[in-house]
Amino acid sequence: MENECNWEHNTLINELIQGMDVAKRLKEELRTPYSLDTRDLQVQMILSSYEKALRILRCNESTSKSQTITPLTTSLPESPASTNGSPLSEDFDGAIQDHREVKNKSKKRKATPKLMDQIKVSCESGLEGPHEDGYNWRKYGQKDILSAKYPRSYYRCTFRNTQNCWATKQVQRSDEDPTIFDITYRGKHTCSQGNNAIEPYKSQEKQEKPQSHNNNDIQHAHPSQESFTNFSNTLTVKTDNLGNEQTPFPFPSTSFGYTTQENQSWFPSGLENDSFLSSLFQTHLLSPVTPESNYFSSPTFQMNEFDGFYNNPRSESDITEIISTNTSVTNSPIPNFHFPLDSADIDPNFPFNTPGFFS
DNA sequence: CAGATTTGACCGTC
DNA sequence: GACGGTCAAATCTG
Repeated sequence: MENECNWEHNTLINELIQGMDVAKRLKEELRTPYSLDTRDLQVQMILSSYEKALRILRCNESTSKSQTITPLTTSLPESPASTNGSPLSEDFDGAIQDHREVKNKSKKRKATPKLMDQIKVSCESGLEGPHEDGYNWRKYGQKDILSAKYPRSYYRCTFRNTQNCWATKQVQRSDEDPTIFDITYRGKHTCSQGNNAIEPYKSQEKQEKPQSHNNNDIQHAHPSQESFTNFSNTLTVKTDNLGNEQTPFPFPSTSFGYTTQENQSWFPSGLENDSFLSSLFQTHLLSPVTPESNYFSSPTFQMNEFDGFYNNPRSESDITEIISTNTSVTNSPIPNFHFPLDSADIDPNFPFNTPGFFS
């Protein structure tokens, strides 16, 4: 433990020193007609160093936090299902049953849903709708909620009928901050998307208010690598007090490069300490800016404090995920380095610094 | 024309 | 009876 702290301390210092060194070099080179690529590379190295340093600090911070904050889930009794390793599947079966009853018995309201994930998605512009989450959703209702200023929208999986997928979500614009959308996910995807099947990317733009022709869009897409990239380029995810490797959390795990295995944070170990590679790979190799990625054109995926997200057992009705999507950084030239890429995709020895690699 | 969205009505829960 | 979730006909969109 102590060695670990020392290692982190040294790494922190090294990163700061490295960042400063590169900044100095860049300063010198700004006087010479260096190529823009070289300068970009150096800028990214600087940012990478600071990013690593900050991550270390954040890691320490979250570690201390986790010792003082009681996860919400611990306050609720743990259901027997949650102890057998598949709490959601069982609940979801119940949800399916409910829905099937609805199908047979018209408009019968299902029982209080058990499978829930709640996230917050913010769009700073205030015009853009909730973010692409990798699944195809079809809106089936909208309701004015008494206690809310804005109506709540109801979505269900597009493949509900074709693949018997009963995942649903509710989107509620926050009263306090209209740029924030509270999204509640219910049920687990049993469609091919939920099984992480890679399908040809097919962009579908849907609008909450189709007539408005503004950016109040909700984008839905198959969780392909491309959509993952676009999505990953824009999200800032902040999550506290979350756990359990089984979750209806909507992002298709494999295509996002993180897994929901136990004791695994958002940062795969392979790249945990090599955000620079991640950022470079993301920025230079994985940036197929597609037409539908207008909102997603910036390599700025950031996930903070996700440690423990999947590590704490959750009760079915007490899952709170806080995700903030900051679209204001769409044009930011500064890539964030948090986003994990599957370490298996990148050879650590890959010669990124090969002259002309980025040209 | 197929599929998605809108919206009023229906229904269960509290 | 109020509220919220869902249905389904009408409408819209590509």
